[in-house]
Formats: sequence, structure tokens, C-alpha cells
Amino acid sequence: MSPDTSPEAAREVSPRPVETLTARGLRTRAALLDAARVVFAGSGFAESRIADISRVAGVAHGTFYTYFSSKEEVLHAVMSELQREMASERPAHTAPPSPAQGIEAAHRHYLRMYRTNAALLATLEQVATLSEDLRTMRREHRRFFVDRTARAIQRWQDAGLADPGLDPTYTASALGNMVDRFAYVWFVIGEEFDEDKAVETLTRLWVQALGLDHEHPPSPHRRPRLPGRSTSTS
Amino acid sequence: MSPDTSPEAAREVSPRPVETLTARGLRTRAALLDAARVVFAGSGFAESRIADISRVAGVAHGTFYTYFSSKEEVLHAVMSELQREMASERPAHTAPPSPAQGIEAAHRHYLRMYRTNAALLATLEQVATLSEDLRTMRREHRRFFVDRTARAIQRWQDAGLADPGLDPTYTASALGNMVDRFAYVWFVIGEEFDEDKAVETLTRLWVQALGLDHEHPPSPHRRPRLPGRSTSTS
Amino acid sequence: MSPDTSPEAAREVSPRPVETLTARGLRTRAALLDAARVVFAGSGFAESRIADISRVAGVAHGTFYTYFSSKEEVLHAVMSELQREMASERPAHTAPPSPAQGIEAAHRHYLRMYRTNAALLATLEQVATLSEDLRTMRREHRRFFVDRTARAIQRWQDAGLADPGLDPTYTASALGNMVDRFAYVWFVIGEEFDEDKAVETLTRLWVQALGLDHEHPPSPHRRPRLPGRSTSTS
Amino acid sequence: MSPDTSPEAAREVSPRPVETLTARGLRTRAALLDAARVVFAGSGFAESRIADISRVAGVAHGTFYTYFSSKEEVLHAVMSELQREMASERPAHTAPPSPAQGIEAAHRHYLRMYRTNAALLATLEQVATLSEDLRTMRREHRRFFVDRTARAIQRWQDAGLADPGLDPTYTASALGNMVDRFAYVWFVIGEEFDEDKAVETLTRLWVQALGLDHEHPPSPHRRPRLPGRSTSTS
DNA sequence: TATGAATGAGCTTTCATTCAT
DNA sequence: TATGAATGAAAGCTCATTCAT
Repeated sequence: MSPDTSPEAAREVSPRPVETLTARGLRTRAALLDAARVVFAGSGFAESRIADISRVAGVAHGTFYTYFSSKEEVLHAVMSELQREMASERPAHTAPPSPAQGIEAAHRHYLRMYRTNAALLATLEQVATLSEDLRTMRREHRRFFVDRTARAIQRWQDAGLADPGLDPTYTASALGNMVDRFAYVWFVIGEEFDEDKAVETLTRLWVQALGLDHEHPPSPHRRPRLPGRSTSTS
Repeated sequence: MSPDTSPEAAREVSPRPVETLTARGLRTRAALLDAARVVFAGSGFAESRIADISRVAGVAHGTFYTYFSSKEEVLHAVMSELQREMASERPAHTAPPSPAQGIEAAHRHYLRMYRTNAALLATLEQVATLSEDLRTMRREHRRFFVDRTARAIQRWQDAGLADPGLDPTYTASALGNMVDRFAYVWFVIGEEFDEDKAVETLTRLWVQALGLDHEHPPSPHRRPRLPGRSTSTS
Repeated sequence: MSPDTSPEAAREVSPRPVETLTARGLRTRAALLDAARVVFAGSGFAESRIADISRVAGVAHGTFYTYFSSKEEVLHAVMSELQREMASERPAHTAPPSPAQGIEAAHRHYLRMYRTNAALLATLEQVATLSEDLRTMRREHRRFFVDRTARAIQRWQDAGLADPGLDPTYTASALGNMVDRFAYVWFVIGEEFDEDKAVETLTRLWVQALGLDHEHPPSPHRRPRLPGRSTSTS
Repeated sequence: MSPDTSPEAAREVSPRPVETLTARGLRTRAALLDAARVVFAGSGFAESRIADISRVAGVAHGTFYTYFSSKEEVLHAVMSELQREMASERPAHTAPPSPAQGIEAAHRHYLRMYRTNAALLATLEQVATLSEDLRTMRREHRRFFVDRTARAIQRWQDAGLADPGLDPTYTASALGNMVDRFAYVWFVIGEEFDEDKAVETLTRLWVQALGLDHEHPPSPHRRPRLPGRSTSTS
């Protein structure tokens, strides 16, 4: 094993790295992580107590510190896990018949996923600005989704299906925000909406905003990227 | 649950109603309110201390309680004030030549306003779910903007300028979120954008999503698809 | 009053500066300082609890932090006070008839003073190396006594009373240590001694070591500073 | 009072007597003892953690308790070892030509030895008063050195080399302290000295204090003043 | 009204020690 | 013997709120 026996190493970070944990340790850590998720979702970050997390996990108060060195650290771990889950869930495995139908399916899936995790996502919203660390995590998570959408928009533009005058990244960011925020207002702030109507409206807005509802023949003289309105108004 | 997170607590009347204050009292109260705004913007809600607010206001610690009965109460007062300011600011003084230009001006104005108040708006985001009281305040504030936009959409639809198949309220909510969230991601989360390009993209997305870029002859057989207002009002 | 109302100043050190305290505050601070002295003397530093100090002072636990920000800080204050007392106590106001008699009086006084404060001085010993801060305080306090003794030695040398071959500073340091340490071994470690005999021995050792028991005529050819033994051995 | 500061606790037998250990066990115990020495020297007693000692020794945290029943117990073991080493080191192999030269050699050796072990000796100073047990150990260790010096003084007195008016024990204690404390102030408190000058000054002070620099004819009428040994033994 | 000292519940964190494997 | 996870008593410290002046 040959650990670091130098006196300088005497002061080390308390929580043992995850890779060095025994099976029992991994089980306890998982229990704490699950408990933290439940507690954060139920009380928000500020009102959550380490004592609550330990109690829900069924371990002694001190055991918490065997695995995490602070409330911030579990929070980080919980949120990483949540975002990993959100990123890995894939709504459809078969290619949708049309962009519009794919968008509709994605919207429905996103809204349902949001509703399921609403309490925890509300907490994520609360803490997004608490530390630079979390802000960075948030930015990177967003970028994952934005990039995915931006690539789709690019593909549609290349295929002559979407308005080529839109910047894919700005557009993906804006339209993504629209759906994400709609879900937040609905499930967290408590505005009331009807699912079918919400999906329908959001989809129609995307389709029309992207110009997916009519063709965009690749005209040889490149049209100005922005803000070129339709020719009829000029 | 801690004693003062219940919605009733925040609704409690101030130690002394504002109307009964002397001129000196009003001045002190205003100083505290300003100080709270600065401190909340600088530290967020959880990290702000009554002691900080008092010190910044230049009054003794105990004086705070002459005007507010709790931290929640100042928060409420600060946020009310902010939302009142945001609602009263009017961007354009002359009627815009076209909906698209009006939208563009509104977007630019909103983004600039957001940038100015970013820190406080970030705090508002943090606390939105802290109490039912704040959640309600948030809902009502949103409704003010959404209704204003919904009325505009309705007008454009009635004038044959906008897609009549869109529900004005759902649409106003979704498009409003898009801009609000874009500003948040930019000024709070720290994504980087260019103002002109942002305004252009957001405007183009609104215009195309609403179908403001082509005509919508009032064909009676298409109107009923979505629960828009009854045709008799136009 | 015009305090610092800038937001940057919001985060300030907790304990209000002593000069700004009211009479009541000064009283409480003094009570805490006295209590700390008692508790440190009784339990040593490591075993003393803030709770003990507060209880002995008759104030609430939190009140401690109104005046000191940590156990280290009171310790520092207590030790400063002790050293100030030790430095200001003057044994004799009349010039002693001879150096030897002055030394004897000083020794007796030092031993009695040590016995009185033995418990607290034992604590001082314990903590001397706890922080650079305390180590510095210790060094400076020592220097005060060493310098005083060194000046006396210098005077005696100039008057032809003491061995001119001794470096006043090294000598003062060494002889001072001898007495200080004798007291420590006696009153703290628990070795048993008789006061008269102790004073007599220490004084005789000083007198002979310094050569105060015979004359040192200022020979025109400066004798080698060190280690020149008596001429009889060469 | 806390459970383990009583003298009995430190006297408790180790979980398993050293004699019954296997070769492997002896090796582990030695590793822990060495580690404790390093950690105590580096962090002092209060700031040293069993976890640190175990880590530096390269064994699991729990293994510590196979060999020692508490932190106090290792401390005791470490300090015993240190004092055994200090007592067994013999500076000179050949008889010194004169008392003065012997004293000088002893002083130089002592100062160097102190410098080498300064950190651990500083810790010893810190803990000297922590328990009656340690205070006793300290007293006995001191007595060993004091007795050795006292015997030398006695011999010099009997040979007519040293002032017969000095009590050998008091004198040995006082002069021993002088050197020991000088080293402490130098290597622990951080006062700055030059080795040659220090050795010279300390030696000169001893020599003159003891009167080794001139003869002391055994005049029978002066001898009885202090309780030196009875003249019949010489 | 204003002041600033006092309060103490509440939470976090540490770490010596135990114990199942 | 060795391991490393679990325990929980003990402190430390914070800060919203109260209160005497």
C-alpha cells in the first residue's frame, strides 16, 4: 500500500477519495447522497441541516464528515448527479418523422422530467449563484444542452429547413431558455398551465421562429446573416 | 421548520406603520431600505446580516427593528420596490413605426435594465421559492408583464399581423421567459454575448414565432383552432 | 458619528474596538478578562472552555464573542495584562546599599511574585510556542527584563565593580533565565526548596559570576573580552 | 475534568504488554512511536491527531489502539524515550584537563543536542504540566542531571577547587537551569545568539559562580555554613 | 427614536475511541 | 493483527432578536 508517510502529508483532506472506499463505505456514501437529495428538495439549501441529511440516511451525525467536508460539497455532488441524469436521459431512440415532431416530443419529455425533479431543480436555481464553483457547473451543464440544440439547428439550416439567418448558438440558447423557464414558472413558481396546450404552443413557437414551416432554398448570393426580414416588407 | 419562514410572518405589519413615521423616521427607514438593497445585491439573502444592513445604513443594530420586524420583511420591501420600479419604467415615448421595431426597442431596454440590476435580480431568483409570500409576489409581478405582452399579441392578431393560432397568454409567457432568461444567463450565470447580436436574434425569433413577418388574413375557418378570444370583440 | 457606510466595509471584525465601548461594555469586558485569567490559571489553555470563562464572568455564552473573537484572543489579552503587571511592579524605591543587596532583594521579590502567579505563568509556558504571535510577545517581554539587567551590568562594569570581560546582554539573558527557571521548577514542576536558601544561593551565584565580590580596576591595556581566565592560571 | 487527564489514565497498561508482541507487532509499535515523535515535534501535543500519527506510521487509524490506549500514553512513551536518549548520551570520552574545559565541552554538547531536538523539547515544555504523571517524569529526569552536576560540584569543593559555601544541590539546579533555559530561549523562543559566544559566556559564568577560578583552601571554620556533606567523607 | 450590549438557540465541525470484518 | 467505517460527545461560533438606557 505504501501511503505517504512524510510529516508534511500529515494534514490531508478529510474525506477519503471515492475510489479508495470499501463496499460498505460506498453504500453509506450513496445513502447520504440520496438523503441529501431528499432533504435539499424538501427544504432548499439554506434550510437544510447536516443533521437532517444524516438522520434521513440513518447514520450518525459525524459519519457525514467521513464522506463530505461540508454542506456545499454534498450540494455539489447532488447537483452533479442530477445534471448527469438529465444529460443522459434520451427521450426517443428512433429518428422522428419531422423536425417539428422531434421538437414536440423533446418538449413534452423535458416538461415531464422537470415536473418530476421540480423541487430539486428549484434548489438548483436557488444556489446557482452561491459560489463560483456552482456557477461554473451550471454554465457547463447549460452548454451541453445548448450545443446539442445548436447542432440540430445547424443541420436544419444546412438542409434548407431552417432560417439560415439565425445564429445557431444564440438561437439555441434563447429557445432553450424559453422551454426551461416555462417549466420553472409552471412547476416552481406555481403558474397554471395545461400540458397539451403548453407543448403545442412551445412547439409552434420553435417551428415558426426557426422557419421550419417553410423552405429556405440555398440562394447562391448569401443573404445577410441578420436581421434581414422577409423580402415582402422591404 | 424555523419560526419565520411561514408566509404569515413576512406579512406581519412593521413595528410601526409607515404612515405614522416622523420625517426623521422616514429618513432612517429609507436609509435602511437602501442599505438592504446594497447588501442583498452584494451578498445574497442568506449571507446578508442585519448587522451589515444597519452598518451600511449608518444606524445602530437595534434601530433596524424600529422599522422592520425581520430580515424577511426588509427583503419583501426591497423586492416590492424593485418590481415597482421595473413596472413603471417606460422605454418608448413615441409609438414605434412597426411591431418589430417596438419589440426590438423593448428587448434592448429590458436587457440594459437587467444588466443594471443584475445582482439584485439574482437575489430575487434565489429567494423566489423561500416563502409562499414571495412566490405570490413573484407570480403577480410576472403576470403584469405577461398581461401587457398578451394584450399586444392580441392586438396584432386582431390587426391581422400575428399568427391567430397562438394563445396570447401562453405565448406571452413563453416569449417573455425567453428574454428574461436570456438576460439571466448572460448577466448572472456569466455566459458571454454581444448586445447587438442578442437583440437582433431575440427580435427575429419573436417576429418569426409570432408570424409578424407576413400577413394573416382573417379567414374565419382557421381562427377557432386555439382558444383565442372570441371573434366578436374585433 | 458618520460610520463607514460603504458596502465594502460591511464585513468588519466582530469585536468592537475597546475605545468605542460604553462603561457597561468595559465592565463586561473586564469581567471576562478576569474570568479568563482564573480559568486559564486553573485549567491551562487547552482544557479551558469558552463556556467556562463566560460562566465565571456571569454572562451568556454569546457575550464572550462581543469582546473577543476566539480563545486565542483572550489568551493574548490576559498574557499582555500579566506581563504589563510584571513589568510595572517595582520592588524597591530606595537605592540599595550595594549591588549584592539589590540583587538579593530583586530575587526575593521575583520568586514571591512568581509564586503568586505560578498557575498563570505555567499556562504562559504552555502556550509560548502555540503561535508566532505569542512567541513574539514572549520575546519582547523577555527583552524588557534582559535589557534592564544588561544596563545594570554595564553600569557595574563601568564602575569597576563587575567583570568587564562579560557581554552584558548574553550575561543578563543567562542569569535572568537562571532565576526565572528556578522559580518555574520550584512552583510549577514541584521541586521543593527553602526560600531563604534559594535567595541566598541565587544571589551568591550572581555576585560571583559577575565578579561583584572583588574589584576590577580599569587596566589601561584592555584585557581580552573573553574568555580570559584569571592571570594566576596562565 | 475530562476522563483521561488523570494520572492513572496515563499509567494504564498498553492494550498488550510490549513483551508479548511478535516481531511484526514490535515493528508496527516502533513505527507508531517514531511517527508520534515526528508529529508531536511538528504540531505540538494539542494539535497532533491520532489520525496523523497513524498516517505517518503507515498503518490504519484503528491499529494505533492495538499498541497504545490513548494519546497521553504515546506522549508518555515518546517523552520517556527522549529523556532516556538525553541521559545516555555521553559527550566526552577522555577526562577533561580541567573543570573549566569539561564544563565548556558539556555546554557545547548540550546546546547542540538541544538544537537537534528543539521541536520535541518545545513540546515537552508544553505538556510538562498537563498531568501529574508527566510532571513527575519531568522531575525525575531533572533530578538525574542535577544529581550528576551536584556530585561534580561536591567533588570540586572537596578538592578545594570550588567555593565550599555553595549548596551543591541548589547550585546544580540553578546553574543547570541557566543552560537549559538559555537553549530554550535560543532555539524555541527564537532569540538569536552566536554559539561560540554563548558557550564562552555560560562557561565563564559557571566558572566564576563556582569560584573555580581561584583556590579555596579547606579552612575548617568556614565549611559548616551551608549543609554541604559532612567533612568526614572527603 | 436611537443605541449598543446581552442573550441563547441552533448549527457546524472535530476527533478520540470503538467495533465488525 | 490490521483495517477503515461508525460513533457521538463536546466545543466552537453565529446572529436574529430583545431590552435597558
